[in-house]
Parts: sequence; C-alpha cells; structure tokens
Amino acid sequence: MGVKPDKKVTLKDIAQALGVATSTVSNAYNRPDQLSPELRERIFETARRLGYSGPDPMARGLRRGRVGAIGVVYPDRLSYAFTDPVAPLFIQGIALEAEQAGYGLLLVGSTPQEDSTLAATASVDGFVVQCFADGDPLYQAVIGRRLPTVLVDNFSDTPGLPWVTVDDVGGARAAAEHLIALGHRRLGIASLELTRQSVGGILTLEQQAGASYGPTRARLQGYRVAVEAAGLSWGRDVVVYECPENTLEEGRRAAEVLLGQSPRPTAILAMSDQLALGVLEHAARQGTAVPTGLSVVGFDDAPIAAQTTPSLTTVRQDHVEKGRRAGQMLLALLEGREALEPVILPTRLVVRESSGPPPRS
Amino acid sequence: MGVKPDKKVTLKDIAQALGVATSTVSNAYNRPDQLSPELRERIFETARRLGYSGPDPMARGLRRGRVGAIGVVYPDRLSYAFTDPVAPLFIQGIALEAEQAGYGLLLVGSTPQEDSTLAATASVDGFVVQCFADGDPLYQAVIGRRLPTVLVDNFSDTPGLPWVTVDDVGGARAAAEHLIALGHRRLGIASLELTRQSVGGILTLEQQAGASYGPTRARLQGYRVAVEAAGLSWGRDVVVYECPENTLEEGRRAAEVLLGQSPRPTAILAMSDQLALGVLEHAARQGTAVPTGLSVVGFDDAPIAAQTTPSLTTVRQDHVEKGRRAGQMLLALLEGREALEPVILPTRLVVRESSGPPPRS
DNA sequence: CGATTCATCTGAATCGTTTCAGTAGTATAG
DNA sequence: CTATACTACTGAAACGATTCAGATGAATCG
Repeated sequence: MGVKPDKKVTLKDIAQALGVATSTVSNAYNRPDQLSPELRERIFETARRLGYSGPDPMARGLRRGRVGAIGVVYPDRLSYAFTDPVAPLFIQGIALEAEQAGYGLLLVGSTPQEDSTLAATASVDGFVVQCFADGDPLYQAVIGRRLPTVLVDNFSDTPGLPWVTVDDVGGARAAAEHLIALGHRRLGIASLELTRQSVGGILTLEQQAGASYGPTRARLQGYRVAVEAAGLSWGRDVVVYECPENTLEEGRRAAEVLLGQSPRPTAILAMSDQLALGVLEHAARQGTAVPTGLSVVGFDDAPIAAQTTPSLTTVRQDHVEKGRRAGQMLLALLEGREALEPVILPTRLVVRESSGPPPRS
Repeated sequence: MGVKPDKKVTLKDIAQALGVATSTVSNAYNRPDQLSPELRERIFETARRLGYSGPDPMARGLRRGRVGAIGVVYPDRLSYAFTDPVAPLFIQGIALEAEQAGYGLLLVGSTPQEDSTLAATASVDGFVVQCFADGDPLYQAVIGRRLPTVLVDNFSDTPGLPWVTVDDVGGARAAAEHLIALGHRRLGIASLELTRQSVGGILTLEQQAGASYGPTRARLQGYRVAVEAAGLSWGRDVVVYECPENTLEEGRRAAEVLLGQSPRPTAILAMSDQLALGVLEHAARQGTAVPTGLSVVGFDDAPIAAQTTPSLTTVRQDHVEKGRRAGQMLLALLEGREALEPVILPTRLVVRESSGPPPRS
C-alpha cells in the first residue's frame, strides 16, 4: 500500500459511499462546526477505508486561490546554489518565517534549457528573489507572474515591490580602510561576477563600470571610496580580478593571478568568504604566510570563517536575518497586511587573524 | 506595475478579446503546431497587452495531474534543517536531478503546531523523505498521501517504495577499528538522537536498544561489532552519550560529560562531524591536545572536516550522491519508468590529523 | 400555538485550465 | 471530379475541490 496506482479517490467517491453531498464531505475537512461530530467521524472512517488522503491540494489551491508555498528564486542553477556556504543561512531565515505562517519553500533555479523557466510555472503564492543582474530573463519571468514579490540584494523603484539589501558599500569600505590603516598600499581584489556569463580575469576601469550585479557594484564602490580617501590611486594601486564563479577554485586562481602582478599586492580583498578561503588555500600551497606575508579579508562571515587557520578577517552580514526580513515582507504582502518598508541591513568588519601589517619591503 | 492587484486575467479573457475559442489560446501555449503562427503571435501580443502571465499553474496542474515539484521532507522544523552542514549537499544532489527533469524542490518540515502538517497539503508530485524515527506522524502523513515516494536513510519493506541508505554499520565499524588499532581501549561515543524528543545524557544498555532512528541504530551497532571483535566489553569500556541535537554546543557538552567519566576515554567517536567539531572545540578550550591527549573521529566528512585544525578523521559518505540517487529513483517513479532498485552507498574511513595513539598512562 | 432560531445538510455555480472528438475549408491524389 | 488528407480552429466535458444561498426539521420563545 501507499504507492498503489489506484485510480484516484475523490471527495465525490466518499460522498457517494455515504450517500451525502460532496459539500458535506468538504465541510468535514474544512469546517468541522458545520456538521455533526458523528457524521464527521463516519466520513473520516470511510475516507480511511477507501484510502482517501484528504482534499487534493491542487484542486483546493485552484478554488481557494492559495497554495501555501513561497518561491525562492536563484539566479543560477539550483545545484550551484548550495556551493556557497551562506546560501543555507539565508534560506533558513526565510524558512523561519514561512514555517510559522504555514508556508512551504519552493526552490526554483534556472533550468538548463534557458527557454522554459520553472519560475513561470511554479505553483506558489509569492516570490523571494535573490540578487539578479539587470535584465536577467529569469527575473523578468518572475516579475511577469505579477505575484507578491520581495527582492533581496537588489533595489527597486517599483512601489509595492519591497526589498532588503545590506550595506555593501559600508562593509567594503570598512574592509579596505582596515587594510590601509595597517599600512597596505597595494591591493588586489578578488571580485564576484560583474555580469551574467562573465569569463573572469583582470578588469579594466571600463569593465568595472559595467557591473550589473548590485552587490558587486556596491562593494567595488566601497573599496574605491576607502582607497581614494587615503590618497591612493584606484587605477594604479589596485588590481581587480573577476572570478567567474564563487568557488574555492576560483579563489585560488584569483590569488594566483593577483599575486603574479608587479608590484605585488600585499593584501587581497575578496568579495566572499568562499573566495577568501581559496586565496588562503593558494597562499598555504605557495608557502606564503598569512598574515605576515599576505593579508586577506573576506566578505559574509560564513560560519567557517572563524574556524580556519588562520581565522578569517571578514565583513559580517547577517544572512539569517536577511532571510527573515524577506520572509516577513513577503508574508505581509501575502496576508494583505500593510507592506513593510524596504530595509538596508548593517554590515560590520570582524577582525581576525588573516590581516596584519604588510611585510617590510 | 507587476504587483497591481488587478482582477485576474484568464485564458478566457484573452480568447474573448480576440474572438477565438479558449482552447485555441490554450493551444498557443501548449501546442504551437496546432495553430497558425500568425494567430499564435497575435495571441501572445494580446496576452502581453492585457497582462496575462500564462496559464495558471494550479489550474494547469489540476487538469494535467502534475505540478512539477518534488517534496523534500525533513523530520524536523525546516529552520533547523540547515544547521547541519551536510544538509545542503544532500539537497544539492536532489536538485541536480530535479532541475534536469524540470522539477522544483518544495522543502517541507514539521510545523510548530504538530497537528496540521504541511506534508498533507503540499502540492507536489512525489516525496523524498529523510531519516525518520519509527512511527513519526509526519512520516505517516507523507505515506498517507500515496504519492510516489523515496526513503532516505531508512529501509522499507514495502514494495514500490524504494530507498537509499549508506553503509552506516561498516563506516562506524571502520572508525572504531581504527581507534582500537591505534591502541585505544576506552572509548566515548557522542551519539545522535536515538528517539524523537530525546533529552540526551549517558545511555544505559537498555536505552541503547531502543534506538528508533535507523542511522543511529546502525552506527551504534557498527561501533559495537568492532569493540567486541577486539575483545573489549561494550558495557564496561565504552560510554555512550546521546546528544539531543546535532549542534556544536551539544558536541561540546558531550565531550565535557564523556571526559568527565572515570576511567577517562582516550578517544571519542562522534556520529556527525558537527558533533565532532564541538568535541574539538571543547578540547581546545580545556587545553587538551588533539590527537596527543585525545583522539576524535567524526562521521559524514562534511566539507569543513578537512579545514579544521587539526583536520578531522571521519567516515566519509557522499551526500550529494545520496541526493542524486534519491532524485533518480523518484523521477523514475514519476515518469512511469521501471522502479530503481534500493541502494546502499559505501562509506569510507578518512584518516586525518585528529586521531592518533592514546597518551601513555 | 405561530414565529424564530438553530443545527445540519444539500445543490449548483465556480476556480482556470486541458483535452478530445469534431467541423469547416482547402490542398492533394487518383 | 470525387475521395482523402491536412490544416486551423471550436465546443463541451472534465480535473477535484470550495462556497454560498437555501432547505429541512427540531427546538426555543413569548
């Protein structure tokens, strides 16, 4: 039992079996006060006997206009989503709110075949969408659904479309200021992608101007503000390397390329802890001591950042809180409450062992 | 726009606007070959103009009998699910298969209010359910749905209900044998929960016999086989401490209690890396050197296990593969292909730095 | 005792699609 | 020039529930 391919048992079947109206059976499930307890019990008994597992969610959803699921949209393939150690934290935050309100979480990513995006056909009551590049078709598909939607890590000027971001500019700026205060004068930046389908590599100033991912753009700007405030030249004293993916390997490669520049940077600013860990790994392989030979600062404060050797100096953002806020905003929309104000969450520099004064030249 | 609460635009509206049959409009979306390209284009144009976002997923799902989502069920609250670093890997595995077949992943956990479980009302085509204790009501609810279902980390004797597990017994045994071969004669075990809603603490032999979580039971058994094969006494030479939650904190507490026993264990076997990391943390705080003062062996081989200092000796299982297999099995069921055989994935001891010979007494 | 309320239960409309058996009308074959 | 086959489109019946305005009879009230 449990998996027999019986023809489907419906409300009607059990109504017929008992000689009552289907509406009565429906009431047994949805409005216990509308019928006598005995009849209700008899209905459940019959349902059990016939193997009826309760009202069909889809039919109910259609009629009620509500499914009980919120869509969480990733700009990338779903299977990549979890290579980033902070993704689960964000989801956890949404889950925290969703489960209280009785919603499930439907994860949707872009499918291998670009054309038919799942976002267009997902049965959900609303969406939380993460960090999109300008003009991403998946994003368009989501917006096209005209469902209540909350943006994360992206701004929006559309009224009624709330968003939550973090202070990327401030965080990045604090990170760069920290290194400069330690005496570093030559910096390498391991950047996240600037555009969809980027190939990576050292970026010219022009290319940097074309960043279409919000957080990447904001962090570059934050770094730059600090650099120029210190009287350094962004063009001359800083090298920006774009990593085409947010993985350890790309972090390693970034380190390799950046440290191959001359003059050699004495510190590397990474836009994620994932990349920073890759940088640490490269340094370890090369026998470069951190922080005496090289300083590294990450971004995110992933749980692992505190556990590595050396532990990672990084910019903390509260991913769980970010998820919660997004969840709260969406639920407010879904439940017809007043829309919540967009919010910018704070970031904070956490100094650990991976940053220190530059080596004396 | 995008979020205006217009009254819903339907197929019928756009059919009327063009003076064609609704079935024709439907065909425009689902069977392009059934109508002339020009009409199809006119239909899309009108749809765009009226703000029609394509066939309603729920209505379509109802009619077609397929939603395009697979339910991933956690035995616990969803927000807890992600405190374990290996959970994302498992999901990633499922996602890998699901996204290829065009399915989304609906995460459902137990809701705070025990009664109305989301599993009973989730719009999905099938379920993957993780490690349940015998008789868990959430599990009953899932089975009651009579949808195609795959069990993970649990066996099943029901035909047509495939499962995937790992060789927990073998892995645990290898871990214990490793420690014994190193010379350890007194072991502490930091166990995962044995039953739902357990409170934790040192376990008597009787209590151990009542384990209702499959993996916990299997690992205990594996440890025991190794211990007794070496001529040691399970009752006298081994202390089992049950952690009520799989968290760092509980790992620390386990270490504290286990190391407080006398005679003191010279090694701790933890049933997850998460717990093992807690043990390491406790050791570090106490100034106990690992592995010279204490050996620690984990379970799972979470990504972080290789990165800690000292790196963690552990039993490797391939969580991504576990997810993939589960996904494949479910998809086979969903697509009406022949059911795949249940599978037991291998485990393998990975020796790193956290295990060594016991201190000389 | 007639009027009201109350607790139960019923019927029919509806939710927004898909599907399938047709119907014209036009092109191809014999 | 009639039979055959397409092509392009239509109508109506599902899909499996919920909802809401009644209907029925029993109980309560003044």
